Amino acid sequence: MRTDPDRIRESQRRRGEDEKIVDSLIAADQAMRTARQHFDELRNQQKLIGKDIGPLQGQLKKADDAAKPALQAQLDGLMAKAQALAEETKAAELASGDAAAEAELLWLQIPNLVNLDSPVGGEADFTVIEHVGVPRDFAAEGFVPKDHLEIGEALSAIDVERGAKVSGSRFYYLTGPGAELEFALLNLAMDHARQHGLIPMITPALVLPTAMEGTGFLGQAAENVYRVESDDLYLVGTSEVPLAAFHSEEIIDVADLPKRYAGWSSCFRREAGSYGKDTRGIIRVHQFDKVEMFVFCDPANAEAEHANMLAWEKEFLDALELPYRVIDVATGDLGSSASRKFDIEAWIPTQDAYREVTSTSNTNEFQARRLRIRMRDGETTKPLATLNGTLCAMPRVIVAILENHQQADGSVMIPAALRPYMQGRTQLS
RNA sequence: GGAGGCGUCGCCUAGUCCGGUCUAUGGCGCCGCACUGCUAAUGCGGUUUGGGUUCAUCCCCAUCGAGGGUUCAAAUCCCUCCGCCUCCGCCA
Repeated sequence: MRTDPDRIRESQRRRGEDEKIVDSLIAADQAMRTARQHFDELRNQQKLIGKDIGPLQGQLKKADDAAKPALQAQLDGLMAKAQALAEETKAAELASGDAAAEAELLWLQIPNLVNLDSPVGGEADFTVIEHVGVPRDFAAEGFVPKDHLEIGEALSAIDVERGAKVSGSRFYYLTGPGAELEFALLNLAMDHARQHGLIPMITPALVLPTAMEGTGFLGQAAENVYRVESDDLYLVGTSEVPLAAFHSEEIIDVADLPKRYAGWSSCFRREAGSYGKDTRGIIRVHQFDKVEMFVFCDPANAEAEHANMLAWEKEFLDALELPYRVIDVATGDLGSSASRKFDIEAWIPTQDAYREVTSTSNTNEFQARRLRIRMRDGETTKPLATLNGTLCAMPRVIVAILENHQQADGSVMIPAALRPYMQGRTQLS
């Protein structure tokens, strides 16, 4: 901000967001520094006077009667000066605090700087990086594919009606084979994570406001966050939040980086503003479970770590034998914390479309600054970089498996990689 | 939920009763230097974090769990909150 404000303006422009806020921020920062200096100066004076008062009182106590009036007068003078200064200092302290709060408020409103390689534009302006696998030709196989809900209900794997009865729309039960599928996916995902050196974690699903704010979810995404008002806690929409906040307020030696985790938690999303979208089945739901990868690293290595996570996501989907494409998400669709984001979209036959199943973001120092996570590099400390990536979001992966691996007789082939986690079974029927 | 104890700059710790010489004591660890065949030991110096200022050094401000208050002045007094420990109760 101080050395290269145009870089922020450029980022705002690419995101399609307000540029003028940068000028407001610079002004607020300058005002904060001026107020701070004023306060510092007054406080210094105050301390210098205070330092004389103590000893003088001591002298006064020990002095003989002849000397007392002079000392008393001197003391009164100092006290009067100190009293006047105290008032001025208190006012300056308040002004300094207000100015800092104002600058902070603006600072929190500015999303992360976009990576200049991200395609510019809105939700539809992503670029496709690659296609992997080939969607099945059901016509050639001689049958019309059923959608995941029809298959899931026939297999007694998914129950959305009772989900709605008990909890409302966008809730569901995974029953029998559906639940087994989730447990198998969880174990497969965690084995993958462990093989790549990620530390398995089970995280809290309720977090304090600081964790939510620090990860950038109370900005434009705030309407999708559940809040437990009576305790001032938030339900996380992803374990990215508790994983990021895990090291908040900490200073990590650069030699101990990178730190890589795989967190398992339930995720809660209000899905406000998506009424009428994906209302059938379990593509878009209020509660689901997810294995999320999270990395803390030196900013110099952030892009390499990002590539790692994308590779691990692909590897997982490859193991599930799902066709997918990888996209480079456009600037307008990054969310406030990401500077670059790659989504993987799996082929969903009955929608004749690719749908998001994973998302990996490089958030650089954005979350680390807000959560005060630093690294010690020799003499200096500075913010580190954080990155996150989905390893396995249960409902959507289950949808992809049911639809892509369905057979004409209504059964579903279990991908070979998953069989060891399902007692060796080869199909659900 | 009840009662009691506690929270000090990496770790341990002094200071809190009774406000000012606290510029927060000492030990351990760590870093640098000196001495030294090497290591060890010893000696000397340094070692919280954030901010302001500066080419840089210096210097200044804040920071003793957090936030308020009293005061010329708060680690120290008052209030609220948070966390940890012990015991009791309840509980998957």
